[in-house]
Amino acid sequence: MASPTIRESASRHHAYSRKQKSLGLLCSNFLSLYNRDGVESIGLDDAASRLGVERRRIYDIVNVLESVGVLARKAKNQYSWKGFGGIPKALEELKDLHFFSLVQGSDDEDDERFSNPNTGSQNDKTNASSVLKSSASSKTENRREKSLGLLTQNFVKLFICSNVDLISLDEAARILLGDGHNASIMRTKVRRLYDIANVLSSMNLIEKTHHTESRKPAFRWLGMKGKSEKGFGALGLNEYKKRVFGAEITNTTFKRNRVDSSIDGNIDQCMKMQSQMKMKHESMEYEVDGSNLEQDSTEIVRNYQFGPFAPVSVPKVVASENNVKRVYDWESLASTFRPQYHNQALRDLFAHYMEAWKSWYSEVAGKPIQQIS
DNA sequence: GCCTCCCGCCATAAC
DNA sequence: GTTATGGCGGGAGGC
Repeated sequence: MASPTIRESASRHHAYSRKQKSLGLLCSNFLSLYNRDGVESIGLDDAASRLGVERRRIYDIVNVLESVGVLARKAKNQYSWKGFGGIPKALEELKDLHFFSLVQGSDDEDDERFSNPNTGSQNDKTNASSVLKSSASSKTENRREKSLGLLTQNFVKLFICSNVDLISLDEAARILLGDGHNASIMRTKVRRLYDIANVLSSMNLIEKTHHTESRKPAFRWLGMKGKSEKGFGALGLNEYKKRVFGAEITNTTFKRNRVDSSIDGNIDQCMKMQSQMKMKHESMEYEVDGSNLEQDSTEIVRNYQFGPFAPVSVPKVVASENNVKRVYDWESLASTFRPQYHNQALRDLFAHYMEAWKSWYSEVAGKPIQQIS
């Protein structure tokens, strides 16, 4: 498919440097160009010509940036610049919408809304209202479900909605796709994750590292740690050298014919469990100490921190010695909400969830779960 | 030899 | 019809 002629000729005549053409570097340059005061609108043609690349590459970058709230699509060819300050809101909305959808109802609609948080909408063609009309064709749906933006959001959710510290791209692909996909599908998904990881790395939202034991390449979520609104991204070459690319990958898709709806399904299952546990938790609090309810989930969401598995939706209730009736039956809670995962990756993720919940709750309660119960 | 990921074809959506 | 968008996977750079 790729035209060997161009590449061959380039490498034959001059030093063709792959690194100089990388998506991550391009993203850094893009951010250097636009991450400054006074920038409000970005034209794709303008960006492409100023960066000296074809439009196709700009689409890759803006799709990722849009999905994390840095850009918002205004019109054909036009994006508005939100900046890094848009990221927290975008991530909050990811979680917020998910919680909303859990309360409101149908999974299918949930996923639609969830897939299109108001981060500027994936595209005008797939904004929330149009999606909710459920009039989109299955082809449109199919295409959207495979979009780079949606995949970016799901990849980010792996970090912010669980306590996984490191994840390799093949692990991510496996979780997002579920088991039972052939090597080709996995490979394609991994390719896309490489693209996404490169962009997110150049923004310093994630960093490449290695699993301590296996030494396999993996990514760690950095989020907003120590970053000011303009304090990251546009890293420059030195910093850029440190960027990392993902680990193994194994993900692919059938050729334009299959709906891999399992992506959202798997992640959402985890998130729903979190939300359900939150509600269960709240109801327990209600039973015991109604005063704690003053802190509603909206406020909690506002207090969101970008660390792994920050239980954003859970009231910051500190255990009181007087709350003797409080039930800390985590095992039964877990069994109540334990999803029926069919692959090991999801089971592992679930286990991570449970441990993180226990650990977090012990922390706020001031004593280990075992002692409390 | 395998991991990484650039590149551009071409299907689809938007106009 | 034309143009904009972006999924996709071949295959080459890089280690």
